[in-house]
Amino acid sequence: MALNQKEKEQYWELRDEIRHMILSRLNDEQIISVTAGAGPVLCLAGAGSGKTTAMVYRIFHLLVFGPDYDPKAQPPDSVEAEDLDKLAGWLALPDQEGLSFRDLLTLIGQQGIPMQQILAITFTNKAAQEMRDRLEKLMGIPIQDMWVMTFHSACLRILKRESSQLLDYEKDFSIYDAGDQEQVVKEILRGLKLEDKQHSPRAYMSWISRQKSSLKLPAQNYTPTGNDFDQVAPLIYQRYQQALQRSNAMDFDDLLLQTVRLLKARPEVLAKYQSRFQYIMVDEYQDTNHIQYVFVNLLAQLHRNLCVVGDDDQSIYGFRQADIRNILDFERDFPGAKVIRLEQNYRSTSRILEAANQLVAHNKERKDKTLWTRNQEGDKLYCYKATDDQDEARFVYSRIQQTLAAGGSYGDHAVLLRTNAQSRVIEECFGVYQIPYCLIGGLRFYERKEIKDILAYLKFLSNPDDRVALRRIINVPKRGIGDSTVQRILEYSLQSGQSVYDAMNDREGLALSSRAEKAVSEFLSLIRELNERKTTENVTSLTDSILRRTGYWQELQSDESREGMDRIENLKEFMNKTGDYDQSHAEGSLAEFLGEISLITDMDMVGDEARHNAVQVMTMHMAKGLEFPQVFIIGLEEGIFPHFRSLYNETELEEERRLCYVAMTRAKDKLYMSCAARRSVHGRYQENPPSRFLTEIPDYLKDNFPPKTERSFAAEKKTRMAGIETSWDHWNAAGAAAAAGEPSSGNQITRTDPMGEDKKEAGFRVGDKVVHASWGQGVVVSVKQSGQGLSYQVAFPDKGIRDLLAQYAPLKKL
DNA sequence: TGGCTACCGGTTTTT
DNA sequence: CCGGTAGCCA
Repeated sequence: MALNQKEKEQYWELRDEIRHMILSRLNDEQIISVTAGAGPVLCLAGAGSGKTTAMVYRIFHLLVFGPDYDPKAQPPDSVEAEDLDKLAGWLALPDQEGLSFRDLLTLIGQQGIPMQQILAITFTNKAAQEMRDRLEKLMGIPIQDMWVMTFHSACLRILKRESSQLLDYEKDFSIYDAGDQEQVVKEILRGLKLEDKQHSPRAYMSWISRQKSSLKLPAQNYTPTGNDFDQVAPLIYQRYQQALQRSNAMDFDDLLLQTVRLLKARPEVLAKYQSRFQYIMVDEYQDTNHIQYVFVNLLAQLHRNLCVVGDDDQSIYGFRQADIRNILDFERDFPGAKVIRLEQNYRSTSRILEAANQLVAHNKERKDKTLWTRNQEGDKLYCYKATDDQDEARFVYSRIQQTLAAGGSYGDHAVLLRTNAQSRVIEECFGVYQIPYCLIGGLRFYERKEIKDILAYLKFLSNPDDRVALRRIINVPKRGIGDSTVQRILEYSLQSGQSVYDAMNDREGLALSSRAEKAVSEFLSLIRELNERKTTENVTSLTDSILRRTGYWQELQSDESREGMDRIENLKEFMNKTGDYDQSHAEGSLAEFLGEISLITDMDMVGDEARHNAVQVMTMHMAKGLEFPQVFIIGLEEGIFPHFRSLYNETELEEERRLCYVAMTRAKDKLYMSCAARRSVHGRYQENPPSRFLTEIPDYLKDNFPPKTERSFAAEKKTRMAGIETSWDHWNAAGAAAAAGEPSSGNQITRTDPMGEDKKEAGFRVGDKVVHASWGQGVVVSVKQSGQGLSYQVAFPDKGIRDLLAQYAPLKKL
């Protein structure tokens, strides 16, 4: 029954009120960007100005009300009189109590943009995840149909969907990470007899990366005239790209480069994505490099509904060829763009904000901008000058303990580092004191040896051209195929133009010694068997077959060392992941699984809950876009931060300063900044003066940390020591009290952890201290139901958070 | 071919 | 401090 006129008017009023109520959560500038509708939009958003909020609401508004809200638009036909009560109910209780987003969509969403026509791009997986979380929370429904992802994931998805049309590549291509790339470059250097200090593989890798990110393809038939880096580099690039193509492999830069090439070469493919993505949003636009710029511009050309968000003060990826002109020239590239400035900061206390503003004002290359806040003044910055890096770590620990005692939770804290290597001391310290922490970034999940091994098997089964994978597995576990034999196979495959797999099959051509030939043919029959299994088995059982049939499993099981046990655990963890994959992808394929996993880091797999129950440790680069009540920035010393590579280069120094600005503006309530007089770097002690960034912040905004803390810390430490079995001898030297002290006051983690109260799943609960057969003591930080049954996320000293399955994991309560 | 020792050198930041 | 590897011997 359609609505009568009176009901219609009621409906219009209700709809308008709902929209109004949603928008009332935003400030005027945010509302302008949220409702800007069609056409190009440039949003210059300062730190903490609610730009993610603006983007999330912009998407939400597009989905529900469409780009061009018409208060008198006809209600959808399906709306009936009693639905008016539902809408009124939603107004009274907007937090999805009475009405889901889906209901809202059917009731008023007729003019909305369909989810699949939206593309939102971020820089890191973490930022993409954050945006997804917020969208899902706001809407109350999963958003699988929307592309919210990094540049690299978006490109990978396009390449996989268009795999029949690729230029220079076949469909099941591999993805090479930095390690794989290095292998390739090394092999090329070996071939050119250029293996010495003058020619570091990494330097060539970054040169090649620079070429690719400015869309430059390798020269054909290039001949160097000398041995200088500049002369050789183009040749290396040419051979490198050939090698990758022969292996049917792409590196990370290729994901973008090959996508752009594809879009340019195949107008019908470009047209498809151009028309699909009606609305495109790009976060952190100041950090796009040339090729990312081209990618976005290609896609946005048709509808021109491109909304970019960024802040020139937060440009920190210059080293990756981020080009700040992309954002500065946006208005030129998209004439008629609406320009919106978000300058009110909602995140930080006014002192934190002022300190950050004062710091970044030392940069010359910037647009002047006035970021302001109505937030409270808050505390001054806590500055601590530690005697050494361990003392600095203990400072962090003792401050965390203090907030915990005051009712805070671990997840409120973030420790921000300049380099990943700085995490070691923090991890050791947190391990000793049983602080659950979450190391974000660091190793990519599959960078552990045993994971790389099993992945290399999978890659080779998926892509018989993959030379790097073959090299890795051909003699692992040992099966008597030595280096010279491997060399022969690789060379012969080049000579004869066959895939490495076919080359191995070509006995006559290879002409190996009889012993080597026997070993190779045994390996081949193994591969053949696994290849057959590939067609019938899912990823998990294929992985299991590989581990059993190669003897890898057996070899590890006979290894009694701690390392061996770790590896077994890691492999089990890996099989959890494959299990999850198999369960959620009924039609999944090995190649798809490999693609998915290669862009994922460790932390993308840790549950939300786990993250919130642990101190977050990460580099400042990873922290961009995130916020925390309490932030520690450590290592503020000349040579560490600013990093020594940038000390004598004004441009790079300014980038370091922006990085510091980014780090400081992550803090909501409290900001701690510390330096150490002495720090161990590569096993040697280094003494660096405090960072200029500390002195650039005026004194009236800083408090030097009271020296009495050291003493109170000693007392505190005394009460905590007992009951902790982890080795902490090396901490003792610098520390105060001896181990003899009364037992710690019970289970302080359960006591202070608010989550511990209501989590009562079978076995363990959040906050329980547990012992793992091979990893020792840890703390349960979350419990969840996974594809494989109940699983625990447990924080271990030195290991960070691991996913463990309740039914298999050798866990005991402490 | 494989295992061992003794050196050397590297060391930003991300996908 | 760590990992990679050159060089040696079984």
